[in-house]
Parts: sequence; C-alpha cells; structure tokens
Amino acid sequence: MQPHPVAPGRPRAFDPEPVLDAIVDVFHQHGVAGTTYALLEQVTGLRRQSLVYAFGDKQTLFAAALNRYADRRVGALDACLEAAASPAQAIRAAFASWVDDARNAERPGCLLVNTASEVGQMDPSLAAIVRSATDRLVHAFDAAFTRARDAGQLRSDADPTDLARLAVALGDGALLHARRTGDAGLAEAGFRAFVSSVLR
Amino acid sequence: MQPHPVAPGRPRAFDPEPVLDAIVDVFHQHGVAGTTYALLEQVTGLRRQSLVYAFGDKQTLFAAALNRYADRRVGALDACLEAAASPAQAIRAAFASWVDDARNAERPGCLLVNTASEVGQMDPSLAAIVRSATDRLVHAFDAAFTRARDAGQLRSDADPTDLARLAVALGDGALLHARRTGDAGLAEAGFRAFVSSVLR
DNA sequence: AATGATAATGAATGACTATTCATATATTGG
DNA sequence: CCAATATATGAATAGTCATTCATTATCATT
Repeated sequence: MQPHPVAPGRPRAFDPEPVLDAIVDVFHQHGVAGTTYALLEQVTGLRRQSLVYAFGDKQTLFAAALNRYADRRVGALDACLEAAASPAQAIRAAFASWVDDARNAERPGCLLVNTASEVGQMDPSLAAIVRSATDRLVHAFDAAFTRARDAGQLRSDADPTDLARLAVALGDGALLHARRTGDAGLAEAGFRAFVSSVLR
Repeated sequence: MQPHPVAPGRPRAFDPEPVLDAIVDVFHQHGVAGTTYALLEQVTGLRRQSLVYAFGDKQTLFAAALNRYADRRVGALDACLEAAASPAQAIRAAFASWVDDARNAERPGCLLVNTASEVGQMDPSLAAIVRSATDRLVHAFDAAFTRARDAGQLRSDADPTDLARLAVALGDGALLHARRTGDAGLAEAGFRAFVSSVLR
C-alpha cells in the first residue's frame, strides 16, 4: 500500500499487537454481537475511530482477531502434543489442557467454537479461518495417534485420522458444554471415557 | 389466569401451535440475534404486536421455542434408542440420525447447541432449558450403553455414564462442525471412530 | 521552516432494533 | 341490544449500533 517509501506521516501512538491481543479477549468473553465499540474503547483505551483506522471495520477486525487466536490455539496444542514422554501421554496432556480451558470462567470454551456457531456458516472468510484451524488441529492429532499406534499404545484399531477427527469434535463439544453450563464435568467425563476407550 | 370464566373476548384468529413450530424453524435457521420481528412477520403471516400479545417479548418467545425444540429433539433420540434390534444397533441408529441432521443444509446442527453458544451462559432460564435437555440426552444414552454392556456388546470398559457424556459431547461438537463448515465429513468420521472403538 | 502524509478525535449520521400506545374489531354473557 | 373482555393492527417511540465527516495533531523529508 506504500508506492513510495517517502511519506512517513504521523506515527501510531500505540502498538497494534498487544491491542489486538486485548481485542481477542473481548471477543472471546462477549462474542461477536456482544462486542461493541464502546467495550473495545474501554478495554483498549483507544477511540473507536482509531480502531477502525488501524484495523478496518468490525468484520475485518474480528477476522484479524480470530486469525490471531487460531494461531495461538493451534500452537498451544502442538506444544502439548510434541513435548511429552510418549504419544499416549501427549494426547492425555492435550486433553488436560483443554479441561483447563473449560474451567476458565472468564473466557470459557474456544473462541473458534463459540463464534463459529454464533456467526454460523454465513461469512465465507470467517468459515475459511475456522476450517483451516480445524484442519491443523486434526493434523496434529492425526500425527499423534499415528505415533501412538506405531508405539503399540492404541487400544482401538480405528483409523488414526478418524480418531483425530473424533478427538477434535469431542473437544469442541466438550468446551461448548462447559461454556453454556459453566460446568466442566461433562468435558472431563468425556475425555476420560475417550482416553480409556482408545489409549492403552 | 382466568379468575372468572365469564368474559370470553375476541377469539384468536390463529392456532398458536403451528405458529410456534414455524418460529422454532426461524430461530434455528437464523439464530437468536438474526431473528427479527420482520422475519417472524413474514414467516408466520402475523403482525409483530400479535406475536408479542400471544407469546410475550422476544426473550420469552425464544424460551418457548427452545423448550419446544428440546422436547422434539429428546423425543427423537429416545425413539431412535428404543426402537432397535440390539443396544449397539440403537446407538448406531442414533448417530446415523445425527448425521442426517448434520447434512440438513437449511437447519444445520442442533438449535440447542447453536443458540446456547450464541447466548452463552448469560441467561439463566435458557441455560436451564439447555441443561435439562442435555441431562435427558445423557440419561437416554446412559441407559443404552448400560444395556449394551450387559449384552456384552461393549468393547470399552469405560463407565457407561462417561460414555454417554462422551457421546453427547461428540454429537454436539460434530453438529457444530457441520454447521460452521457446511461439511458433515468430520461428524461422520468421528461417529465412525467412536463406534468402532466402543462397540463390539 | 515548509510540505506532504498519516494518525487521533469530537461530533454527527443513518440504519437498524424491540417495544409500546392508541384505536379498531370481534366475540360472549346478561 | 348493551356492556365487558380479549385480540388485531397502524403508527410511533426510544434506544443501540457501526460507520463516517471534518478537524486537529504529529511526524519525516525537502
């Protein structure tokens, strides 16, 4: 967008990165429709016009926030799955981290899950972000289940890719339940049954 | 609400039952925030004031619609689980019916799942409806898994109640994915992996 | 110092929304 | 036939929202 690197203009008085992080939290707590510019002003300390200037309109802003959240979430899962003693332990650790998410009272559930169901299949660009993040989550689990199978730690003989899809769908459903009921019990029980049915 | 059965007044020109059914569909397609009185007027053929008069304000109207949907949904699952040759077949049939729901392009997913995540844990009366419906779904699955275990059709030795919670969380997550991506593939794969891991 | 370009902000705008008021209409009991 | 009661509807109200205009402020280059 800068054809000539000659005209600097007035520099931005704030760092967009932490501001976007704060905005992610607002969307996570209040949902898309529940997030108003008045709220964003209050949290960021910026005026609404500055937010529009820096990030574009609300739709664009949310897309940026969702992208950022997706990267963080996928990264967190990858970290869980990679840094473990055994493949089975890695999967257990990933579920344990999701239970922690379910227990987080302030930002319950997963922003991808919550807002995806709020916005529905309406906006194609948002759906693409969600789909991409889901694919990455499935791939991460797929690799973990394949490793577990090769290590003889799999009790089920189901296809590792199907197990990965099962794990992601289960995780999303469990976090959704936690968000709407405020109780992580169903999530815990579901993960427990999954682990004892699939892992050795 | 009628202390004296003496004053009849002008009779209602429409039957509330089918109207409420139509309203359920509108909420299911468009979500709570996306459902406007203009839309309800268009679908029901009634004026907004008549709707308010008959059902109360939007909050009350949605609660009534959600209750009606919950009863239908729980009833459908019960029907699936009861009318089958064996316990294992019953559970397979229930998942198959959910896959059909996931494939429904017009009303994707489950109204309880979709709107519960939209409204979040905000409204206690709505949360109570969702929680009650969830409990009934879990109980129905619990009975089915217990029967399957007693019939020796269970591959997993996990607690039947935990398996029921796993099934419900999985179903909700799978329907959510179907709604947001428009693809029932993840739902199918998840159910397939679950069945082959848990049932004999 | 002057210029050009971008950022910040005060204020207003227009497009929605659910809800309510006031009035007309239809039915039954006395 | 009249009064009482409940439903239907046209019109208006109050509120919230995202968005935009016009102005002022701040920087780098010339």
